[in-house]
Amino acid sequence: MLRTKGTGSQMTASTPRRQPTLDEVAERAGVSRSAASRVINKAPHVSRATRDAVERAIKEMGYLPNRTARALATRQTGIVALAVSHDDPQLFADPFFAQVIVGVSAALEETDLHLLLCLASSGRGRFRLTNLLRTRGVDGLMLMPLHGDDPLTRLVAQAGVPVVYGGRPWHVQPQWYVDSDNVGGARLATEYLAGLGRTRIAAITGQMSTDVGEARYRGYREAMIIAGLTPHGTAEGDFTEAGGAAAMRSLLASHPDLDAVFAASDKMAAGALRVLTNSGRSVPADVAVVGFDDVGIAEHTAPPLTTIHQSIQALGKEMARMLIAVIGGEEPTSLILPTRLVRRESA
Amino acid sequence: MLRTKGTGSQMTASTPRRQPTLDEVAERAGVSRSAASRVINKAPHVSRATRDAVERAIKEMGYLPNRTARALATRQTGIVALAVSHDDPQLFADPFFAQVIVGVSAALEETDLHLLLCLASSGRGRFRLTNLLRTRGVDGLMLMPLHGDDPLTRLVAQAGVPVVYGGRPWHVQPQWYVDSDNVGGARLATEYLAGLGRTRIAAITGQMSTDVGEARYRGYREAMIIAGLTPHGTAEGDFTEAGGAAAMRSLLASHPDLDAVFAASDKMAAGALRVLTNSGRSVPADVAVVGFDDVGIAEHTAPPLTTIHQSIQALGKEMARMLIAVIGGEEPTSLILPTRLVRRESA
DNA sequence: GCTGAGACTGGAAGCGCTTCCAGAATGTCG
DNA sequence: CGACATTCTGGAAGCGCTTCCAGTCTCAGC
Repeated sequence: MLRTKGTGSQMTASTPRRQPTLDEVAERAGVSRSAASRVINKAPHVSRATRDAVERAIKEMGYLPNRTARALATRQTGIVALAVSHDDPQLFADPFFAQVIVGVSAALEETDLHLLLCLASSGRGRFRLTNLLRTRGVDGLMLMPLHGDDPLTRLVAQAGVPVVYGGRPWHVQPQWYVDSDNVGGARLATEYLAGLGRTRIAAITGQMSTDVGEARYRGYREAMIIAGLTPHGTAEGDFTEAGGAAAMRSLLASHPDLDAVFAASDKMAAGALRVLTNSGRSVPADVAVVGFDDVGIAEHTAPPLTTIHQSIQALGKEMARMLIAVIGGEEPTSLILPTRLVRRESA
Repeated sequence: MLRTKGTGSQMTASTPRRQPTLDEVAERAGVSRSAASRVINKAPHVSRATRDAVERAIKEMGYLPNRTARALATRQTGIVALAVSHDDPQLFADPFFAQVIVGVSAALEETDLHLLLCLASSGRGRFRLTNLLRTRGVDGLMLMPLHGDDPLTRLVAQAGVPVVYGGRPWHVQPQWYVDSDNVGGARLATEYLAGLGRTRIAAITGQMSTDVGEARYRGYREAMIIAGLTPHGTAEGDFTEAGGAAAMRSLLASHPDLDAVFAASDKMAAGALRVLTNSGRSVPADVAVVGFDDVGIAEHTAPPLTTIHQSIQALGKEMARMLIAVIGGEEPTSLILPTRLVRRESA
């Protein structure tokens, strides 16, 4: 590892002039500290003269209120956390999270809340998070539970700060959440396959011990029933490409005559696509495939994947908005965001 | 948009019992607040008896020190910020950032610092960031300057908190930075192409108004000179796939006989690959291509891309470590992280 | 001119913690 | 056993802000 000596030429921090305090501002303006505080907080009962004097002093001194002191007095930190929980920190690299963050940031940008990011993968990470909550380090939490029964959901329940869920933990109905319409999306996908005239439609599900795995499978079943079809093979994957491939292989073994596959995620669909192609089947001629998510790879598979689109960015944005509302003392209702079918070439 | 009423059944926050304060702990332990504080901070001059009493009280009451109060007293927030600056917030979705974040998080996990994420794209975002710094909202900043002359570098210089750069801003040598060895990597790539016996090696550069664009081009030139070759066409791209394609087209027009291309990013290489294939040339038989970055797409191009690997995660980790050191009063030296060639099929 | 309702103001008491300091307690040694 | 160095201790003064409250001031209305 090369080491180069920083020169600090032009970029050394300039004189670390202590920031002026409210007292100093008040003194300069010739008023009391309380008066100055009122001006800053745009509180009522401030005379024109006082306001002007304080505002001039503020401008002249370049005053900015100290965040921490304000936080202590108001018991509001002005910070909300987004926690992502998964055993494999590497999984955070999924573009999914970037989208969530972009959405959350967009919503926060309009407020003066800042975003703290917690990758609570390890036990240590979870510990840090719960500590953060109990020590009143943040005003609220957005949580993305990825496991079926994430231990975090329990830890967080008694944290004393509002928690908004992105997606739902398994078999639990949080007070506040925003989720994609997984059931509806899966139904859409299946209906579409049925509408294409396919009758032997198999499903590759996600883990059935997660809410999204279960919900997407439910949507598939419901649509099959409505279409008057019977499920033609089901294999459980794990939302990964490898898992999708394995599921597809077992499906081909048990139902070699299938003519369509609904995969509960694009990654699994991508794996399935590979296996189908390798087995000599052509997609979509022999077998039509529809995925779910439309984030990242769907456009880049061969052939490009017809899939169910969900706006992850919108999900992030709504989570943040909901949290802001809760913090503000409102009682927002939870949200289910719509999904839509995106036609490409695999079906 | 469907709306469902949250039931809050099992997940309502339990009694929001006020957290005990240090005073209460001290009282319960029968000692003064100062004594209790000393125990908590593992300060010297605490008798065994006092320590035991306080620790028991802490355990019994489930005491955890209030972060904000502590921050006010110590003037340390325990929070560091990672700021990403780019006009297009969408660009944050690049897996690059996820890697940085994973690296940073890994380093922070061992401390009790938390990570604040700032997407300072808009003017508003920049304003929020500078405000955060001046209001003493964070103890330090990690900055990824993406433009050539990002306005942020200036704003941040007088912020009064330590700043560590990831990559270097253009034509400025920050006091603390960690960067990939862009020159060395580009040299590696070019040497490799020359070693393959290619002699008519063109370059697709990034914006020459960025440090990385310039550095990678410099590496290419240096290697060419050392190999006794003369640059065989240079076109400036913008690090995007489309830009790479355009550059490749202009290169083919001016130097139709080129037999190798060094592209200063994988995305540009991907674009170039497409153009080359469409022009009827085969890669690597007719034209060998080497990219740079090895994050995201390099494995998925056709053919898979030989490229220069840089560990973005390591970069994030080192940035965080460096910032921690600076905050701790040390004077770390800046770092340049090594790169290495990854052979795939395009060269 | 007097009254009472507002509008305004500054003093003071927090928010919950750290840290300095003077003094009390303990121990050591000749 | 006294002198002195150590170790401990609690009181008090912050950190920089908000907010309650009891006053002061202004002014319409009678």
